[in-house]
Amino acid sequence: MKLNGYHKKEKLKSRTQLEAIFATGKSFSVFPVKIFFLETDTSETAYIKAGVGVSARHFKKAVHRNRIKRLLREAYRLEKQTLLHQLEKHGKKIAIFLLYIDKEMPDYIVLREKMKDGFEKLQSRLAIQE
RNA sequence: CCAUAGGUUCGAACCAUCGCCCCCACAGUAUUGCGGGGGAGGAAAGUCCGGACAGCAUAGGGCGACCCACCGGUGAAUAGCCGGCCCCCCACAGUACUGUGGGGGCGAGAAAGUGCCACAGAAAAUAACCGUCUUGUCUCGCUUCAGGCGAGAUGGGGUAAGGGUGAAAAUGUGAGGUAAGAGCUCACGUUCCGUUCUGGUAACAGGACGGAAGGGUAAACCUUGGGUGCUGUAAUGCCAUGUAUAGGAAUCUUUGAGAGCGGCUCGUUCGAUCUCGCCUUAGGCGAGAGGGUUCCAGGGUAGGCAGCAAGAUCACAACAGUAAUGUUGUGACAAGAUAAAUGAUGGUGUAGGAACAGAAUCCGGCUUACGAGACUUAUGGUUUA
RNA sequence: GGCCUCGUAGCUCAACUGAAUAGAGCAUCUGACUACGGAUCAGAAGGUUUCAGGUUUGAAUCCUGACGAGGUCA
Repeated sequence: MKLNGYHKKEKLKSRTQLEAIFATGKSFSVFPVKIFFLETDTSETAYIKAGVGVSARHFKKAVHRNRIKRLLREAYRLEKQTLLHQLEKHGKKIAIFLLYIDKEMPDYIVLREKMKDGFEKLQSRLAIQE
């Protein structure tokens, strides 16, 4: 599998899993982004299953929502390496959902730094639960 | 040359790195690797119209509801498009009123009927009221032989000239006519209806003859003519998963209900055997309960495939047509996702970091949003000849 | 993806169908009452009726098109 890819199998697609992550999963926010996460079965195909989302209430134009989701995916794709290694080392599998909560269009560089911070925080949260 | 408004056209390109979706081939073999190819719009938007396609419904006819409305053409079809007619507005020339250019028009019927027309005004559609003319009676005044004249009140008749308003007042101006008046008559006009002639496929335009003068409003009800089954690709079809029970109906069964396991419409192992009535030696017959199957009702599951990308398709050329458009020929195949694919970074570069904006069954229109350049039309300004 | 409803004063609503003065309550301001404030009383201000065009003598109302807000089905 490609190192920095974001393939179809890595996407969070199932409707039941999405409902589960919002109902029973935990969350924290790194300001423009709120991260939902949940440990999943070890029978899953990928170590991380990830999804992205934007509120249609804050961004009425589909072009702006697409732009934000693309930037979120790009930042996730390029910053997920250390998180993935830690998960492989501990044999855990998770599902995460990245929700954009700001009302203004994001800047890519800031978003990527925030994503890095967010994943470090996520590693510490998961390490506490061990 | 500049500015504004409308229309047509286009909706930047290239390189490197990291990535996404689909298809094809090979290896491999059920998931990846490598290679090749393709990957948002003129509006994909609004959902305002029209269709294709699918399911359901459907003897025939009528009523109702909704929609459309100058004429001809075009097209699968429309409320679209093209051309023409008529009306309105603006500008210019010219100033009786015509011509040219541009823009707009939900543009059938108001002499089928009903309703409405505030305020003002006599009156908003019956022509009533004031007025005016004429005449009868009564009263008063003047004059006087009977009588006459004038004023007022009231009754009958004629008339619709005039009546400050208003968006709109019963055909405009002039003449005749009359007791007073009036299209009552005449001349020049206006509008409409009928017949007819000419031009035009037609709407319509022009002329002749005869008649009429009926205010507006149908984006008020309505009338006339024409049209319309309903629901929508999350439609619909197939596969997989899974049918508990507490229901209803039909039918079958009572040597096999039920339970466990597995590869779960099946196989295998274990294995219970109800109640009542009649006949009666064992036992048999009938009914009920229970159980099975099918259908209805109802609950659950949220996965896959088809629909789903070759079509009223697109590009170019020729021909027909004023044009919309059509015909023929040649060439092309041009996104197909399903938490939903086109991105990020750097550089060259430009209009100086490009506006409006992201396919979701597919087409044809309409409307709205928007960037720069080019072309073109109209108006205004400046300069030169 | 389809369908429906609604935009009126700072806020909540009338007046729309059936056309001619845009009105009510709360809030705001001024005055009175009170030692002061509240309550109460009197008065005032506040509207391009979301926008544009059309029909009409006349449009919040009727027609058309935009813009915005909300709801609903699966």
